[in-house]
Amino acid sequence: MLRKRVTSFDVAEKSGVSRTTVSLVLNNVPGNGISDVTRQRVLQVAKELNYHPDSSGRKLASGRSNTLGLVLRQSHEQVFADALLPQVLMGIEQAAAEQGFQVLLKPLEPEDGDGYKRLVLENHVDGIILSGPRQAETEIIRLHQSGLAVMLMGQLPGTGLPFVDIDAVNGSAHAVSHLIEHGHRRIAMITNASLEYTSAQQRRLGYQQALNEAGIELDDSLVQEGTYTPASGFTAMEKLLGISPCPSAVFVASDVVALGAIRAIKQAGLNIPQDLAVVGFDDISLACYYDPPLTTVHIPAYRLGWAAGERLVRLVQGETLDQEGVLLESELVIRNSSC
Amino acid sequence: MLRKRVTSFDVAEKSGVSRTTVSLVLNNVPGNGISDVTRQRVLQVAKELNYHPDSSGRKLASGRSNTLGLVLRQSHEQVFADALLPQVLMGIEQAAAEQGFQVLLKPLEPEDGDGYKRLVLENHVDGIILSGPRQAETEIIRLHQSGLAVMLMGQLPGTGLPFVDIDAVNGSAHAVSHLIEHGHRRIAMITNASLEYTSAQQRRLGYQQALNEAGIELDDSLVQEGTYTPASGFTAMEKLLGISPCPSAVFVASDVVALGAIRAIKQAGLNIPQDLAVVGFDDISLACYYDPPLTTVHIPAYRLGWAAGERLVRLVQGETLDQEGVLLESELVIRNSSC
DNA sequence: TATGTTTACTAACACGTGTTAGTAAACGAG
DNA sequence: CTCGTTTACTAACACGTGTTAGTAAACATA
Repeated sequence: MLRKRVTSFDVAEKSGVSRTTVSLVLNNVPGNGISDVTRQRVLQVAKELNYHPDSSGRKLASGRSNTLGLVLRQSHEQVFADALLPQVLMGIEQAAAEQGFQVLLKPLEPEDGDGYKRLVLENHVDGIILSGPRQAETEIIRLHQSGLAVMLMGQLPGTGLPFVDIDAVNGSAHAVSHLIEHGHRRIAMITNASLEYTSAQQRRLGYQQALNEAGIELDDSLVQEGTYTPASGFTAMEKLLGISPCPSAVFVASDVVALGAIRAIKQAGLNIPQDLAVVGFDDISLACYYDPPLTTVHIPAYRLGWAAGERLVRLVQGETLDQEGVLLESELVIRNSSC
Repeated sequence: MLRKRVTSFDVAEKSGVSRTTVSLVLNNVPGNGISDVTRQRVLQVAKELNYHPDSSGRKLASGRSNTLGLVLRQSHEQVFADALLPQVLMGIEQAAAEQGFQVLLKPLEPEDGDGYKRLVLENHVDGIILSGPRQAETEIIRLHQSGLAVMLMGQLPGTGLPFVDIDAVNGSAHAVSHLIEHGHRRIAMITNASLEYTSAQQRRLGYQQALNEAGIELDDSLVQEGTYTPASGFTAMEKLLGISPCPSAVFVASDVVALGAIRAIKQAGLNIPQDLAVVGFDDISLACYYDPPLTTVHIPAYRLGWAAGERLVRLVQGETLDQEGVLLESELVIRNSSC
């Protein structure tokens, strides 16, 4: 049997003060003149009794749950394939924990439109991190407008929602520029996901920008859609290899997808990077152990999660953020697959 | 501004009944004779007002938070490298959600001994899933004895704690037997983690059993310790390659670690599997895209998480489980790296 | 000494729910 | 008509906290 709960009343009684005083002391409320003697006594007794305030009582009284909801908007398939999710998770949790916040996990199938409304309506969380927003995310906008603290991981341009993201446009542009610098002109691309996801759009946009800048015309047939998985990379690459003239390089907007593409390239009897250069995106921890080691765009996944958590906590605490969104820089890591 | 909360009082007023009745109707409490007319009216009004009971009020009154705590006991490094974590997470969450439970995430650095006590003391969770228990896990035993619902992912033999795990011993044994069947006698092993973790011990035990069964003497110098990362697999394999006579096969108890080992083997100019056969463990989604595709032991990560969640929920609800623990079967997937 | 002011507290309410014990009305049996 | 029983509800308490308004004593000021 669990021992009876120790309440603030117990602490008050044993300290010989009122429950109010106990609350004031333990929450360090300034302005109320509590004498040092009493303060120390209360703290002492609280420690002795191993008192821990009950979260529900606290939440009920204060209206704050000190909990963030992490809503994963990606399909389950995509979550399974997300090699960086652990880093992101840890980042969020650490940032939250630093301010005494908990993290509640809520994965949602895409079709489950407003499945996270319950989190808010039943008051489980003070704020929501929405990871992987898609184009038509109307509910979150409404929640934001009605005053809920919201933080996007990813972007929803034009909505004015606070966000944290990586600078995927520039990251992709660098990757493609790198290929151009090495003499490639016919550069294919495989997306990381359906273009319904903003992250896929951005990476494509960077690809386009780099080509533009170099005066290379965009050839739509060279852009194939991947869907998170190596398998999708494999089939996408097969299609690209069927095109003639064959591209001399391919930018795959996801390392995981790239692994499938590499398989297809090898299977066609081509050498990387001599016959076909490959650049990935994400820099998952396995990327430098690929064969050949993969040139890719490193993204600071832990810091991304951390920033999302930290900024959301500040919103919940009533601060206003200096800037609407934060873009973390990505960095091209050159290994052997591209030169 | 957020609209004022809709409370059960509002529903009661508008329905022309008492708050008690509202509660009885919405919670489907049997035995209290609520007329069908009233029942329908209350349900109707509740829907109209978009009433959602406040979780803290509910928790305070009922003593139940309907929340499970997921405590990750692994080091952050290890979590980062855990390619199956997403599957496990999703499994837990789905099982929990089916019974209306939430999942709270709590990663802990190993040195942070009782960091999860707060979850319990402050009553955030009704039960705890402890992932990656290590040998000296005294606090969780005390919590279990004091009546808290606890579920291990992994095992702590001899403690009597409920658990869910994969049958790693048999899985490893199969993997090694497979190598023996293909004529290998000198088989090395690289562990997935420090032997402080029970999961590492089990995999090693399976290796040992398979050798025993085949009458092959265990050579301790052929067992090297890996630590979750490809890098550790690389150095471990380098050591093994320095031994003469060189082993003809290696069982790496983690696919991620195996990727590093493969790198070392290739770098030494050896061919897989002709010169050296490799079998991994985990069957991460990338394994079949390794070069060569990796023979490995598949573990049902999603189902593992699901089982943990489902069984813990049942414990929380006061059921007693038919068996202390559940071992999910793993399955050898034969690809090209071993034959 | 009368009058503010500061110090050190506390009584009482509010938060939103679940649940036990009890009641008034309707009903049926004798 | 009286008495027990069922029906359909409700009043009131409990859960554990944060916080506002208020008080009594000590102290300083004129």
